[in-house]
Amino acid sequence: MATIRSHPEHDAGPKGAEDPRDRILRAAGQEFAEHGYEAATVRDICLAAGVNVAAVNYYFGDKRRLYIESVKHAHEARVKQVPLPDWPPGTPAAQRLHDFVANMLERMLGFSQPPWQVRLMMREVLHPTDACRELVEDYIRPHFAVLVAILDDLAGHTLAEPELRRIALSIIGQCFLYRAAGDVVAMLVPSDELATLHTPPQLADHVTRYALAALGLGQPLADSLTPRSVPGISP
Amino acid sequence: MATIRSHPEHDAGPKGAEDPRDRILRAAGQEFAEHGYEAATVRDICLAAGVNVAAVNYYFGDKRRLYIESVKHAHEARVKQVPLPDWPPGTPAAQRLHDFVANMLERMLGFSQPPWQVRLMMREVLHPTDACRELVEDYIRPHFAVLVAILDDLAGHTLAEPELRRIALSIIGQCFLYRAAGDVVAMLVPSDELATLHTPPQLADHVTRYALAALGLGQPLADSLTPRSVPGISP
DNA sequence: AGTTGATTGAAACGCCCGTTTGAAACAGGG
DNA sequence: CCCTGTTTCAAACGGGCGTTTCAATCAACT
Repeated sequence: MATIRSHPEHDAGPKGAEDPRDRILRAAGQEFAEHGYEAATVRDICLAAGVNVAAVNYYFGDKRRLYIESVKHAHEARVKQVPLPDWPPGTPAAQRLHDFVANMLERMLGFSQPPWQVRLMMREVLHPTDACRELVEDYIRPHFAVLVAILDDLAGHTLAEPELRRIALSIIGQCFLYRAAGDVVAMLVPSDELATLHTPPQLADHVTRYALAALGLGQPLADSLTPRSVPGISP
Repeated sequence: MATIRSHPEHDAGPKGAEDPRDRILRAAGQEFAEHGYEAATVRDICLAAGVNVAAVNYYFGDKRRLYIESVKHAHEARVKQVPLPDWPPGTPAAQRLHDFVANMLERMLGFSQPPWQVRLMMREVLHPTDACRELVEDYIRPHFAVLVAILDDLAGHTLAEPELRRIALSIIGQCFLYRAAGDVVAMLVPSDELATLHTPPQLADHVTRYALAALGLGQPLADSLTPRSVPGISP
């Protein structure tokens, strides 16, 4: 009773896509990403995967365990798809920052291949469940560390770690907004402007320039009337 | 049949809190905020409100309309609770920016009174439903316009509207991250650092300084070795 | 007191959910 | 060929959901 088949005997069959287990996993990921855990139904998942409803119980035990497995599955697939850039030694920190931001935006907004996997992971970030801690440790924290290191180089090692972390979060927040609240952003910005200025490459430029200017490197975004001093009332 | 009582005859009874309609509205807001639309149940809402299950149908028609009404209700209450600062004419733009950011963080992270209302509205932002457009037009867009105006003043009216909007979104994104992905932030940052540096006032300072520095006003965050030029490899 | 219309209450309806069942279909080795 | 263990299937189970019903209760006016 309740002996779940994790992988019968042949871990990687000759035609992996034919494995019912994988089909269920992929279908589940899409359904969970689209509707969330509660609203997604086992019946719809099995319909999409082309298997009987009993299959999810046979292979995974129950809905909850299927969910956790599908999150892990999506996470692993995503890491393989969009790896961090591998900079040759000596790459300027400013360029590494730009690459990092462009990479993060590409991964979040999925311009090249817009997959359900990111949406599924985003759900975990917004409303953490059991699968979240693993996600943070394996996936998010290493990326965060890379960004902090870049900023440390940029600042010439003059800033303390907490300050670096705050700046890193500021950068991540700017990208995160477009992913999580993209619909609202689209309502606030004229649609033509959205199509030209709020694309991943344009955003990468903007976020990078913003950060460099804030750090005192590169051009300030505005060469105002009273530079380098807090403006009072204009005379 | 199906004649919904919007407000029988006495719009504002002597003891408003006793009105079953208001009790349902408040209970529904909390349940929806906590569990989301799908997972929240009419039975639980009525239990919390101390009314019969039939009451929601009597007063609102069905669950969907109750949800929309509760979002509007929360939205209106929130606007009254935390209004935008009313600056006397001549207030420096830098201070207005700081006040605006502090106000937004206060409203989002709810340090003073942490209510369910923000969580409910946040759900709408992340996964828009029918109630979202109204929320944007009545609540978000005016705030956005104020921020853009402040930035316009700060930049000495040298920047175009699209650029101002991008900077505004950058500022909002930084605040938004802490609200929407606060759990993950808490995993990435040491807990003592979180308690001291990532509070609303501290964050307001940081975001404001970041923005001012980026605009070329105020001190850069880092006085690096090679200020005002893109750094290459450190010698 | 009697009548009327607005509210409340307990119970039920029909539906869809996750899960289980038990037998049929399949594969491979004797 | 039968036996054996794995995988699939249609059907059903129990439960919780949103919603409806209809009688009981209440408040106010005649």
